[in-house]
Amino acid sequence: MSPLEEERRRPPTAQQFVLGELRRAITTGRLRPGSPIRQDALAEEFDVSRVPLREALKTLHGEGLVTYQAHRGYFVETLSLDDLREVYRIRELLEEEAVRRAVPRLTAGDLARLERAQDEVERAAAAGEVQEMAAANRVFHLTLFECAGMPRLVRLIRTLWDTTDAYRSMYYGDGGNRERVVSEHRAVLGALRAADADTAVRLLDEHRAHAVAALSAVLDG
Amino acid sequence: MSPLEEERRRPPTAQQFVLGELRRAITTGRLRPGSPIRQDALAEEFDVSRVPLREALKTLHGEGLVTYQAHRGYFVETLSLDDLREVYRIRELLEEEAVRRAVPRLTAGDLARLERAQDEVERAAAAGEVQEMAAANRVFHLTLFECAGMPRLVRLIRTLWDTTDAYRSMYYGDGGNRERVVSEHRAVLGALRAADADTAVRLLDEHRAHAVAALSAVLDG
DNA sequence: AGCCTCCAGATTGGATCCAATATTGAATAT
DNA sequence: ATATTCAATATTGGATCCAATCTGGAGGCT
Repeated sequence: MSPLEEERRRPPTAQQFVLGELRRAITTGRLRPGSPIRQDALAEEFDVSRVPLREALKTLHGEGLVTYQAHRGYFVETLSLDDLREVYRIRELLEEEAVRRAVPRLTAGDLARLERAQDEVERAAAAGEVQEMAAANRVFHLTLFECAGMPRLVRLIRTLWDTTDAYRSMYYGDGGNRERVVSEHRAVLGALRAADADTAVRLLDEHRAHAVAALSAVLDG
Repeated sequence: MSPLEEERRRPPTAQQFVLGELRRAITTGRLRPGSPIRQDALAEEFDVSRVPLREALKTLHGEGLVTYQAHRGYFVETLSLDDLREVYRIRELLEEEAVRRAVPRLTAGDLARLERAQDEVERAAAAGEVQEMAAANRVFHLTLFECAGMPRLVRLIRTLWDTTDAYRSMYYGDGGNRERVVSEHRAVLGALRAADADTAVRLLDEHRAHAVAALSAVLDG
């Protein structure tokens, strides 16, 4: 990527830029779990001052990626296998609620948007574009959740997705997983068209369960 | 140091002081929904600089009490009656999970801690100490949730409690409500001692429903 | 040795100042 | 009159400096 493109893609504020960098550093394990976050060192590394760094850390604290103790600072929070399972269990609870509320409210326009999102998922899956597929998958699910008309619920779910973003990219790196996701989404769409909330919830539970199982296998090794 | 002791301690940083003030200002409606938050004016009013104010705003953004647009600033998010109901519905989902996981794991020590917390609730209720009762009530519930062994779930629940803190204080302002809370807590304790998760969940659902109903009546007027 | 006190260095918290961006309103052209 | 441009102002974003607090170790005491 050229420096010009890099420059264009850079977020409009330093804190948002640092936020993305920190997420990557934490989820890839470059910042080790439990270790303290030295603001001076990181600020210098990212070539910003400590002010935007601290605001980014405050956001990460809200997401649970770091812990905070007054006058002692921020510490990288472990995202262990147990944590991953816990996040998915919480998602199961919240997303079931969202889907059950959304299904009876789905309009033709909503379904059309979901199908467009699914088209993009399938295109990216076929092309093997991991990042694009992760983004399209996110659009698909969140589009559905938005239809529940519960903005705070959706906010929480979105935050939970954010905390496990890097793991999902790992999942999509495998071609078999990509195919599975495509077919699972198609089944979900069928249930949604039929306004069958029970089936949609069950399919989405299985959808998540597969992801957890696959990621568990990877993280164990 | 236990997290619950941390819960009661007043953190000695300006940002957390401002955080509490902002929460009150927003939930009491002094800062009107949708209106922009002028950092200079508020910082001067609270007698701090804009730095801790901005970090507090970042926390509130994570909780959904304010929205944020880069280079345009923060705006007060409405916490309407619908929002309040939504928060309580989400709490219902998450707290049921926490209780069901916690009940079979409760030790004699856990029950003793719950009883101590309840003693403090009753003392504060009898003395009419609203703030103290809100704090003790919080300790009671979070002590129970902590026993679930799901730290991320507890974090989410804690955040949901934070967003409606000011409303709970209103609730405890009424003597009848205080008495009701005391007796409801006693019933919950009985179910917990009997390791009866179904009953505990049902009682806590009713506990929340009463609070929502009472607050709805207040907020309508 | 074990424990406390206290000092120096390290680190975070906060205040002030400057830069970057958005908004407003007046002047201009159509 | 309406739309547009552009300068003036208001507001947010960020850098630097100073203050408050924590940490770790040297020294003294029982």
